[in-house]
Amino acid sequence: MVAESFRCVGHSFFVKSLPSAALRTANCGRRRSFSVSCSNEKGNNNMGKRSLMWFRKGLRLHDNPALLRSCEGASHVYPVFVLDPWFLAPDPTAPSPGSKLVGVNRIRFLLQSLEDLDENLRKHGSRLLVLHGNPTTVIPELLMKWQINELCFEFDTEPYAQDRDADIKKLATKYGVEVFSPVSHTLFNPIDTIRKNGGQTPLTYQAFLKLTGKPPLPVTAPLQIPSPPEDLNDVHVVPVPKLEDLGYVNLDEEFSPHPGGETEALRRLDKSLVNQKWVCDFEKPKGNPTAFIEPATTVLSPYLKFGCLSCRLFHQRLLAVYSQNKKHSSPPVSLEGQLLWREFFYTAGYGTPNFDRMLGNPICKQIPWKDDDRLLAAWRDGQTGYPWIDAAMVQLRKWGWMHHLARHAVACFLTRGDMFVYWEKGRDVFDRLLIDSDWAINNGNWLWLSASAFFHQYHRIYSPVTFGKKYDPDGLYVKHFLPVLKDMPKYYIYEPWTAPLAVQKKANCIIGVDYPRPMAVLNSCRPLHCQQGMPREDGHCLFTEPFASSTVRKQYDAQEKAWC
DNA sequence: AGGTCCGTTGCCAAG
DNA sequence: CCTTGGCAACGGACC
Repeated sequence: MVAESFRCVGHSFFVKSLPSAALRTANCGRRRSFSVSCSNEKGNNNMGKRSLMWFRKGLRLHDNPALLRSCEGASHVYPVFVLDPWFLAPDPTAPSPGSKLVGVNRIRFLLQSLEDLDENLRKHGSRLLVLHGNPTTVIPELLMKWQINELCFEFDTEPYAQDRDADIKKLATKYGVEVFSPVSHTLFNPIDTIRKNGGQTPLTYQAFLKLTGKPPLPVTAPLQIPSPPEDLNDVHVVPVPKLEDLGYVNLDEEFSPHPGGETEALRRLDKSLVNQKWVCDFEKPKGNPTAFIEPATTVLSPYLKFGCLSCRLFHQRLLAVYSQNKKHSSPPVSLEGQLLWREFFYTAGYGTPNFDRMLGNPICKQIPWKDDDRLLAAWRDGQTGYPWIDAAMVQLRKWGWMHHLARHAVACFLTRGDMFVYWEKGRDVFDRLLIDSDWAINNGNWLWLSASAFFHQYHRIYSPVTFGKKYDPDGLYVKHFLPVLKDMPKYYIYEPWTAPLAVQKKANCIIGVDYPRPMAVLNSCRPLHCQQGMPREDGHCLFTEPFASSTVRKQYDAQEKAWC
């Protein structure tokens, strides 16, 4: 029975993923003899268990209960990461470098994290075993090939992961492999939280807070990690690849300044917490979205996303800082509050059917959004003609990161604020480009910003002109990410179409030639004081010219005289 | 049950 | 420079 299933799965694995290995194995006839001797009975070699530690997220040694368990009483631990071409293969037709689903910045972040994980494993006498392929095929193959007794991986609540893991768990159980899959990506298990709430998914932050107690403490890192054996039984393992190895060549884009890895995550955590006053005063809504040399937040999100940093360690370290200070901010705005927002969206995402769609999503307002690829492309490519919006979108493409409030501004602009395009389209762009892209949090925030769920104050619109200006009146952020506007006087930087032609010429930036005119948009929900154009019968309002308030206009007129 | 409260992060103008 | 009030296509939780 075991031999049968091995043969069957083995065939597809070798033929589809590793043809050379398949040939080798077939030629020397080892597959047959191996399958006969294959057994998953413990003690088949008079030693401890053979554990496969499957890394997906949770790319760390600290606070990693799955890794810890795999090491307990093991003779060999096989630390594995499977690089799936579905996510990683270059897509030359994509609008920016990367695969169909993942931008090059996040791929790079992942590879750096794997490299760091490998280094940290090597410090413990082990190493990371990297394979290419579809994990649903590869992992069961490895279980058989290496006669694994125990499969350990971190519990993952995303729908894609739930399906994948259910399949693998089923096969593992069939093979007699014990599966250990602890919760360590989140502070709480969403299943427990929902059960605590009588089976109802909490849909407000406050309701969620009432359900949370003290999160579990981090577990210790393993003191020693039993190494995998030298002989990997013909399994083709590769070193952690570089971007070029995956087919990403001739990249001249500006790269994300945030490198991946557990080591960097812990360094950044220390750096973020060293200023206790900053930690205790932290209030997210007061942050400056245009600060980019020194961001206004911790930028720990990508490390949490990949699990380079444990949220439980972060939480514990935060509480330690709070306990040493009389006064500190509180949820929802505090740093602890940010971690709990993450938990909130994980819980809502787990408990809501079709959380990532409008249709079939019971908490999502059904809105007749526009399916306009021209608007979407202009937004995605930073070509809307609104410098604040475009600069943020360029930062997203180049760095894979932008401040939370910049995300709000551009998400509002694409959906209810200006373009009235499907939030799912914007979600896809974020999901591909953000280095901290996280299924539950990303979808939750797009539901929020499009006023589809959680939040419903339609008339609260971020102005594409004044919101950025409030934080950065000189336009340094805009000028950095949109160098075409670098010589535009600051008085026109947020509304360059209002600059007189003489000014545009002097700045080497003719609006409509060097930088686009602001897009005419269909708008259904801009507050009255911002509206221009003729309201239509369906309540939408067609914009042909952007708006500018009268006081802003007067200010420009005055500055224009002074400047020319 | 329907009224009231209130919700992580708006904008503008007036004082 | 603040803060404040008005705006009003909101809706879930709670009493």
